[in-house]
This record gives sequence, C-alpha cells and structure tokens, in this order.
Amino acid sequence: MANSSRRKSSSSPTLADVAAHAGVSPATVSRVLAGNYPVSRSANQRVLRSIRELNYSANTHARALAGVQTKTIAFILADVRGQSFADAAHGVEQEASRRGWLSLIGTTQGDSERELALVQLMREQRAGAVILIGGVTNEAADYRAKMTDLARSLHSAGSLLVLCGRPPLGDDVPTAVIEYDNEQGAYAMTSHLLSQGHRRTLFLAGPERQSTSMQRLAGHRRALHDFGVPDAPELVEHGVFTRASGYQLTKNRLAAGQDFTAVFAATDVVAAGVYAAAAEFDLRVPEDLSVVGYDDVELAQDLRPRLTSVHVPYEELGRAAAKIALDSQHQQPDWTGAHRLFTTHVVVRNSVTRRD
Amino acid sequence: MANSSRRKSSSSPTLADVAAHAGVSPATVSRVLAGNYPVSRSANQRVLRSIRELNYSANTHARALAGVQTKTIAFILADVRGQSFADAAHGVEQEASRRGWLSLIGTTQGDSERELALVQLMREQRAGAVILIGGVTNEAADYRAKMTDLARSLHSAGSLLVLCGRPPLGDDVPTAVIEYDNEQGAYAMTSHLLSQGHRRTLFLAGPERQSTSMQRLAGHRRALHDFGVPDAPELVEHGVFTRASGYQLTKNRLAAGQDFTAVFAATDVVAAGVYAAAAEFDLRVPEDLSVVGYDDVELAQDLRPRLTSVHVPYEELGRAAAKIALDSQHQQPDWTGAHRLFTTHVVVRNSVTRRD
DNA sequence: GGCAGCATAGTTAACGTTTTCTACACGGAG
DNA sequence: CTCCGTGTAGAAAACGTTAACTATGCTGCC
Repeated sequence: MANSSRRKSSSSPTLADVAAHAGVSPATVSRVLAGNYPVSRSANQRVLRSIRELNYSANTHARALAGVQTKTIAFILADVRGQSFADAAHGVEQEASRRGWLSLIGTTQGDSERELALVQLMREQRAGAVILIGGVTNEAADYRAKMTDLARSLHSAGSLLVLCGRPPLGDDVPTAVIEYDNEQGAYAMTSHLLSQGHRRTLFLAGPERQSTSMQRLAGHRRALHDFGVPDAPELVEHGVFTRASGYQLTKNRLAAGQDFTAVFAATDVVAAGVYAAAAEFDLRVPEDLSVVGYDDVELAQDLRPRLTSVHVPYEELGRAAAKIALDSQHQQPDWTGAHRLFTTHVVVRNSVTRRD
Repeated sequence: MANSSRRKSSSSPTLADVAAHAGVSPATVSRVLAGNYPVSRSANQRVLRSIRELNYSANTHARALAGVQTKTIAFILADVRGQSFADAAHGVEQEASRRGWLSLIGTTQGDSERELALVQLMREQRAGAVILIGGVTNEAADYRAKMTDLARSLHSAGSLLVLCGRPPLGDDVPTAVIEYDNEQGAYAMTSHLLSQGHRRTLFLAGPERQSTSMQRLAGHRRALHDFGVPDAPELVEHGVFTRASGYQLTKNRLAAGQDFTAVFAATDVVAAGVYAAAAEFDLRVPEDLSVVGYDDVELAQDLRPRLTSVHVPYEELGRAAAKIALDSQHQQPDWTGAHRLFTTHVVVRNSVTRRD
C-alpha cells in the first residue's frame, strides 16, 4: 500500500512518494512545503501526515538545482585549533545561525593550494558567501590571479568573497574586506616595550611569507625606527604560530646566550612557548625576561605572569564578516565592495618590567 | 560566437555551454571530466581548452542529483572554541583530507534541537558520514527517537552516523560508536586525590543533563564510595564547561567559606577559572588548594602550577571516527556497527599537594 | 566481401525538486 | 443564464549532470 517503486526500496522517500501516499500530485506536496500557494485544508493535512509517516526530507541538491538558494555560508581558515580563529569562527557561526543560515568550516593547514581548492569547492557548492579568515601565505602572481578569478566567478554567481584579516586583492576585484590593524598593534606594543627601556627585543615572527606575520613585523620595525633604535636583523626569528615553535626558537636562542631583554611573540600561544623555554633556563618572567604576545586570547590571562598582549576583536571580526556577507544577499548585483577596519590596542598585564 | 543563451548571461557557464563552445556533445564533456570513457585526443584538448576559457566549474548539486556521491563528511560539535573538540575536529579533518574528502563542521551550542536540525541537514545534503562529537545534553525519549530515525535513514542512504564520546543509541540502531573511558578517568583522578589525603573535594561538574558531565561525576562518586568516603552532595556544583563558569562557581564557594581541600574541575578550562578565583582569595595552588582538571589540553601545561589532569586522546578520537566513517563506504550495506573504546589516564603535574 | 568487434560520438532518460501554465469547479454579478 | 474572478488542483517544463543506449565509421578475420 505504501511504496510502489521497487528498485529503490532502501533509499529515502521522494516527494513523489509522499504525493502518491497522500493521493495528491507532486506539485501539491511542494506547495505544502513551501507554503506559497493556496492548498485546501484537507490536502494539506493529508500531505503533512504522509510526510511524517514516511519520514520524508527534501533533497537539497534537487532543491538547489531547481533554483532555490542554499542558505550556506562557508568560512575557511588555517586551523581550528588556533584560539583566535576559533573565536572568529564562532562569531561567523553566531551571526549566520541567527539568520537561519548554515555555516560550514573548512581548514587549509596554511596550504594555499588547499585554500584555492576549498574556495573552488564552495563555489561549486553554490555557497551564498565565502569568508577567508587569516593571513595569506602565498603572494605569488599565480595565486593572486586564481583567487581573483574565483572572486569574480563567485560574484557573478550572486555570491561574495569576504577577505577577513588579510590584504585586498585589488580595487577591481569584487570582494568585501574586513581588516584589523595588525601593523598599528605591533607598533603600539613595541613602543610600549621601548618606553619601558627595552632596546633589544627578540621578535618571534610567523612564517616568512605570511601577511599577518609580515604586518606585525613591519609595525615592530617602524616603532624601532621611530624611536631611533638601529635595526638588528639577528633579533628576528621566523617560525610558525604554535606553542612548540615559540618554545623551540626561544630555547635555541637562550642556549646560544641571551642578548635580549624582551621577547615579542607574534602570537599568544607562541608566547606560551617562550614562557616554557624561559622556565627551563631558570629565567623569571618578567624580572629576567619580559615577554609580550599578540591576539589577547583567553590564554593570556592564564599564563603566569599574565601576558601583556595586543587585543584583536576576533569574534566581532567574524560577526562583521558574516554580516556583510549576508547583507550582500539583498543588495544590487552591482554592489561595490565594503571595507571595514577594526582597531587593536595593547592590554598591559604583568609580563613586562622596566629596564634601564 | 560564445554563448547563445541570453537569459542567464551573468550566470555560471554550464556543461552544455562548454560543449557548444568546443563543438562536441555534452556527453563528451562529461566524459573528459570523468575520464572513464575513451575520448579522442583532439576532442579532449578542445574540451579542456573551452573549460579553461569559459572558466567552467561543474555544478555539484546537479552532479549529486545524478547520483555521484558527495565526498563530504560532516562533524557536529557543541563549540569550536573548546580546545578538546577542536583537537578532535583536527583529527577528523586530517583523516578526511588525507583521503581527498571534504569535511564540514557544524556547531550546536549545546542545543539538542539544533543538533537534530544539523544532522537532518547533513542527511539532506547527502553527506557520506556524520560524526557527532561530545556528550549528549538531552536524554528525552523524544530526542532519542528522532536521532534513531535519523541514524536509520542515514544508514539506508548509504551513509553512517558515528557517535564519538557519547553513549550508543541502542544495539539495533545502525551507528558506529567511539568512546573514551570518561568514568574510569574520573575514578582514577579521584583515587589520586584520595591517596593524597583529600577527603573533601569540590566537584565542578558540567550541565546536569550532559552525558560527559554525568559520567565524570559517576566516576568520582564511585571512587569516593570505594574509599569509604561518605557522599557529600553539597560538594558537587553544576555549571558549564567554560573558564567563566569555573571562576564564578569557585568564587561563590570561597566567599561562603572554604570547606574543601581540593577542586576537581570537569574540564581544564574550568580549572583555569578555579585558579583565577583562588588567586583572588589569595589562596595558593596547591599549598592552600589542590586543583585537578580533565581533558589534558595544552592549557594544562601553561597554568601555574601545571595542572594535573586526565588525558583524553581527542585528536586520535577524531581520526578514528573519520577512519571508521570512511571505511564504511566500502563495506557491505548490512555492515554492523563498530565500537571502539579509548582509554584515559591521569597525568600528574604540580597542582596537588598531600594533605593529612 | 560480409560481418564481428572496437573506438568514438551523440541521444536521451533519469535524478528530485520548483514553478510556470493550464484546468476546472464554484459563486456572485450583470 | 452567461461570464468572470477565485480558490484549488494537476501536467509538464525547467535546473545541470551522468550513464545507459544507440549510431557510425573502421579494422581485420573468415
């Protein structure tokens, strides 16, 4: 009495199955579901009951194919384990779910090839918007060209590419950009260090070709220059944004003999590594070594001494990105890209001491 | 010369557009893409060139509708910001991408309604597998029934529901289960505390109806019982798995007068909150108050003193879940559910002192 | 020299929705 | 008593792929 199709007895029921079960046409079922067309009370109830009895759920792909927009927003980041990006992801998620959108997270592990592939994938999936969070690792012309193409094709498909915490692709590329002042934050932090008398600061940067890393380093250098402190290339080390990296780099430096009074870690978790290395060499923070970080994640308050850091409003950044992406849905197709810049500021805690 | 369709001049090019541009039939283009059928050298090249020139990308929805399996694995967790789940997510991601699958993360914020909706959504999206990580918040019959239905319908669609770190739904429900010994870990930790002479331990549990929280509490109670320590309901507080919760709960307790020598926090980040509260009352850890946590995330090593915690192999958990989910793809449809149990163990650091 | 077999190519029917178009009663107004 | 909205229903055409059929020259074998 129930299903007449034999071949797919084990597959999910389709709209046609529901229609047959309820004794109406497929169109009527679709209408009950959409609720955008008058359907008689009795038909409505029968359909609803059949849906429940057959445990029917619509096939999103068919639905998408028929032209219904998939309310999906994608955001792509390097690694979920980084507290800062997780915060941003949370912001995106929050804003998206508030509007009834589904959000998907994809991770690149810092690989720009994988990043391109993911954006491409999201374009194929017809995501309503794609948000890219975090610095760019690859500034090769080839990469830029490909990403530009993707931005254009996303845009022409009614979607939008949002660049969050990374440099724009160019004025003629249809993207929205959300930035925070990386360079300025580092400038302020280094100024703070200098004002406390630190003339030799070890800067633990991120990867050498990573935009976030380079911007922070640039801010640091500019402050040094403005304060008339000569550039000391030997006081810059490149690593990755992990605790292990901070630990290893610091340990190596300390083993080679300490010739700096402070360490500026590119990230709070890197700073945690610095703390660990310092402890191993029986160096007290901040008495023997001052340490500062960047991002101001929760961890900064749990380290002892509490870590002086640069605050970045990651969650808000994510929320703003989602907001722009979602708002663009109702805009004209010729909508011109938004550009927002968030500010950063130094949060002073107890990890820096005065030196003379 | 290029596109003849006018209505959709701004939309993405379709396979038919490519075919027209290359002067071949749609089928040939599809074959070039799939590479599962002989195509002449010349046709192949023309198609490839047209694809590049038109910047074509296949519509996943149409593809999925035509029966091609979407290589997508979904994993659903409460909150990306939790370090432990992020680790698990990383494990899943790692394993999935290793096999060329895309993984999507969805978050529930601990809301079981949202969890059901997400699984439903993933079922609609025809995900190859759905992994649920973390404890269940709702044990209502209604919830169980719905999740059971979803598991069945996922299974009958050739997909699989993997329950990770949460109790099974029942023997007759087609799911795979990955667990870790929550109860045993808590038992071991409380035993450790008792062996150090702590007779009054404040247990900071998670939400009252949360399986992980309840299992840890059960282990704690069993140890108490086995050591002949009378049950003290006033020494159990329920909160959530955040630093703020641990901080507030401990502060309240401390303000009311300390009648315990140790705190067992349900989670490392909760323990971080305990540290903060203790510091505010000028209590030294562990001299004045011993503290232990659960999960053994990176943070445990950054707290001072270093936190004694129960190690849970989250990343491995995630990897195992993905492995089972992906392996099931090649299995018989009547494949019976796997069940794996990971063990946990106490990692002793410096946050507990002896009491007599 | 007819014909099986093979390498290519095109036709066409799914796949499961949504969304026009039609279709048909049923009232009430002229 | 016709005619026209109006409320409700079904038929059928998209949507963009894939895959199962056909269709066509060839090559080479009896």
